[in-house]
Amino acid sequence: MPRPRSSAIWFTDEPDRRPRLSRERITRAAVDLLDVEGVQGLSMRRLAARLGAGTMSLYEYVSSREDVLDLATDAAIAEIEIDGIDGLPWREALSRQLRRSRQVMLRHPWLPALMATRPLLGPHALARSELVYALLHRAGLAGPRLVAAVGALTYYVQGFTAMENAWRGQQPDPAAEAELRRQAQQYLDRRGEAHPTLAQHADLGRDDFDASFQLGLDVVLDGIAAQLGTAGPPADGSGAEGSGRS
Amino acid sequence: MPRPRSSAIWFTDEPDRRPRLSRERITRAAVDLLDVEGVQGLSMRRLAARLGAGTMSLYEYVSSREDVLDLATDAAIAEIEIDGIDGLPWREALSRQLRRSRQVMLRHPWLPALMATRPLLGPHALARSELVYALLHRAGLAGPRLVAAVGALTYYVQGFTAMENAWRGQQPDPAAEAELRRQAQQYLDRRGEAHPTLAQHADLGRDDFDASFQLGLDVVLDGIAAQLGTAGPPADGSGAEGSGRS
DNA sequence: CGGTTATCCGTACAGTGTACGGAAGGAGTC
DNA sequence: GACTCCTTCCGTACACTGTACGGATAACCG
Repeated sequence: MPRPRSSAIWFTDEPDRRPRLSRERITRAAVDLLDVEGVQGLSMRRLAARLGAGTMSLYEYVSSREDVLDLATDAAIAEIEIDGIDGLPWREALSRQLRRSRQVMLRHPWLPALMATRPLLGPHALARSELVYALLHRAGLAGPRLVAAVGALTYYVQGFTAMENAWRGQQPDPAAEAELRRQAQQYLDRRGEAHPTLAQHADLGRDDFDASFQLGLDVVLDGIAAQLGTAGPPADGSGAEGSGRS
Repeated sequence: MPRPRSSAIWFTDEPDRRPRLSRERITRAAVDLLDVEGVQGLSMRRLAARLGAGTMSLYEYVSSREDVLDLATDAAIAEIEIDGIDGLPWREALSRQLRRSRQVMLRHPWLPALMATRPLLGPHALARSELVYALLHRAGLAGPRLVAAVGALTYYVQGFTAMENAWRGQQPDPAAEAELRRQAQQYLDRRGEAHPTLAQHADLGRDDFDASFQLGLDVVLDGIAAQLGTAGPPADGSGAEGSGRS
């Protein structure tokens, strides 16, 4: 049933300007929808409904669902603040910056998984990369060693936060979430003979994610500091066992 | 059309024993299917077809598609060898072990993304965790610092390999893959003014993933070595800015 | 006025996960 | 042998998915 398009326009004041949709509007709606429903819950139909548009209208601005996910990813990354760390020594600056990254990834729990599974070439992602690259370059790293250090930091933040979100899971209730972790801990203890070290030191009940995050981050930062102290690569000692394809 | 169930059994020799399906058979088929079609390509219908069974028969052994993915994840993890690193010093042992992990994650490109997005509590995953925990515990770490070190290593391996697989992408052809990277590099250079450090040091054309992986791994291992040298935590210097929920 | 182009979107198709309920046959009990 | 119960198998159905195709409308340009 096509609605009557041009009836009684004199009743409405300036009802619809020409382009109702846009890449930006779609992106914003996608981020909102992802926050509420998760990656599985973002469908083109729901997204269009949220914008008051027909489903296929989206495809005027967006080439596929994957495209929407790319846009939403870069838009969420844009929320990571990048100012206010100018005067700090490199270690403090990185610590601050990566804590900011984690905060945004907690606000958008779908983000780390998407970041880990696609090349990040959006403008905001590149700007955040540039910041970390520049900080470490000024600290004294360059070339492949610089790239390696950035990778170690980036993957740590993404991995930690992805796992944090996985544990928080679909449970928005912190009590239910704690209960789930308690059960997992019990399961771990029950099978404790098979993995004693794990059972003894891993503490799933602990929910001080902030401190845990910082502890692991300090490991990587210590590694970078060590690299800054040495000129050449550390004594390697063994070649790659069964190297990659080709 | 229900097939005639008991006609002419005397023609067939022992045609079908009772339980044709099993959790193990489903798991093996799922891994095979994931290798060929990826996570998107694994559907319950295709999986059942590959096993010569009806779709709904799977649900006798498996509670959902998510369950299948959990099973496949642990089964793939089981392919990571864990022997033969007994006598080695901790650093060599970890290097070897994590290179093995990467090799398996390259053989099963879907694996790192699944590992990053779910708690890994399967028996084989726990056994691999125990190995890393035990190595670092013997090296001198314990408690939260041990957990943090394991996290830094694990997330690095997962993140690096996920990104490596993302770049390799759907392109099985290494030439097409190199071409894609070359285009991305050009794009990066074109926008080079916005991120000079990135443009100058990141080298997408480089495809020596083995060496790059090792370089980043050495950063994290250096960090662990540094932690082993100190008793207390390194001077922190700044509290968490805007701590997590609750 | 006619033609082009941009925007919107209804319909259709092939495919998805899984709830439900039924059928077949083995096992146990009288 | 007859009865019941339980395990295994799975056909059907439903609500939902991404998106190809082509038609409708209207703004803009000559």
